[in-house]
Amino acid sequence: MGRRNDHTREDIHSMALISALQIVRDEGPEALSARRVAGAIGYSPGTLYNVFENLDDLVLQLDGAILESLHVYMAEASKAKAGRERITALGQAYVSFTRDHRNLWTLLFERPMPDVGELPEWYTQRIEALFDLIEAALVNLYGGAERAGLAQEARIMWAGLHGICLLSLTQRPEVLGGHGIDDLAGNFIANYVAGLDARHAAAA
Amino acid sequence: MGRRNDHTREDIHSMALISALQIVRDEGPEALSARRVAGAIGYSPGTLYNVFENLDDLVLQLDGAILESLHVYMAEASKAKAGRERITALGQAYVSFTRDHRNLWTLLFERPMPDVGELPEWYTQRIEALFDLIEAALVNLYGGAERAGLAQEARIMWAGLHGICLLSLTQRPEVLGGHGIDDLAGNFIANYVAGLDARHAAAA
DNA sequence: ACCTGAACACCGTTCAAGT
DNA sequence: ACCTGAACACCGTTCAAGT
Repeated sequence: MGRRNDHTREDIHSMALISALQIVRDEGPEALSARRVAGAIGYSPGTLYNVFENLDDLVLQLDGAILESLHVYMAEASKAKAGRERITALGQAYVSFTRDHRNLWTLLFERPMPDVGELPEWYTQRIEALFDLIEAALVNLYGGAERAGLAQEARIMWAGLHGICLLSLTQRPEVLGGHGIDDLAGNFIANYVAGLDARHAAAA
Repeated sequence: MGRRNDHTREDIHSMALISALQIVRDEGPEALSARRVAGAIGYSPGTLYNVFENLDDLVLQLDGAILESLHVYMAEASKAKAGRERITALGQAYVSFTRDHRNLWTLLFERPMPDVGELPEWYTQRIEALFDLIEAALVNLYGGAERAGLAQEARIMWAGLHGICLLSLTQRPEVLGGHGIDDLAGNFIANYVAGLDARHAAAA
């Protein structure tokens, strides 16, 4: 056997990511395997290791693409709004994304992170871009004077939303008091923002 | 080959759980396998399937035990306190648990939930027992008049704490604005409670 | 230089065969 | 009745061999 050379490295790279995305979307993260992806693009398993360091690397690239979709989705849903409406819209958009793309979102957070070394910077930046959407909405609401504090609070809001979505994914509805995920997320945002208001008023 | 009968079913059941707990604690969730556990207790893999439905079942039992430890830990840390202090103590206890028993906590939430069927009721009840700790603290703070609302808010607080711990586990510190997990959790609880205060004052 | 496919060291799970 | 261990159908990953 040997070289075929009918696809470039870049071709194989993107074909693999596209096939992997389809597999995860249609069958869930547990259906993803190096052998499946290789088969789907018509190459042997070994070829994948020519283009990716290993399966974790492939998943990381895939996660990066999903994070970008999420960013586009959230930015789109909130761009025409301001103040409280903007923050609420961001929260709703995140919740919608987790509902409409459950398998992709699950891949993003269910899979154990590669333990060797830290996440690459390009990846970390995509996470930060999501935080920045919320941070910008908080700055829009409260002004930029205390930006440092708002950066931390944006991360807390993101984490809170994330926790709520996770809980809704894994628990039966009764456990959540019979309320839907939208209620929980809406209540969280309203209450947390009310807390910020109170502190803001006290500081002024 | 054949029967040895030197341990009862119950013996094997608990020996397996104890060995599994040690493996996870010392080497992390990814080191757990049916073959490892079987070997550690001196039985063949097949024997495990005599006592557990499958590996997911074993993990579920283990998760149940970990949830119970967490409950004891949180209840202990908060029992002598009241009002705001109680809630803050609960949050700190959760954060401490995730830090001191990282591998156990990771097993609890990183592992994909068994997709076939829902979680058994005894398991769901242990989750609810954790929520109840926070709910009781909120009732202690605001009184029982609007208990229904507080039930929902207890779940939101739990989810928020959980999201913050998850984020701190997977992200490098700079991404979190350089603040430690304790800061984030403390800020979250303070702000969320401030929001509850504001709404409470408005309703009164 | 690129690609294959067999090989290695693992999995979870089942089940005929043994005591 | 209980337990074994081989077997089945999978994994991720490596690498000598082929073009």
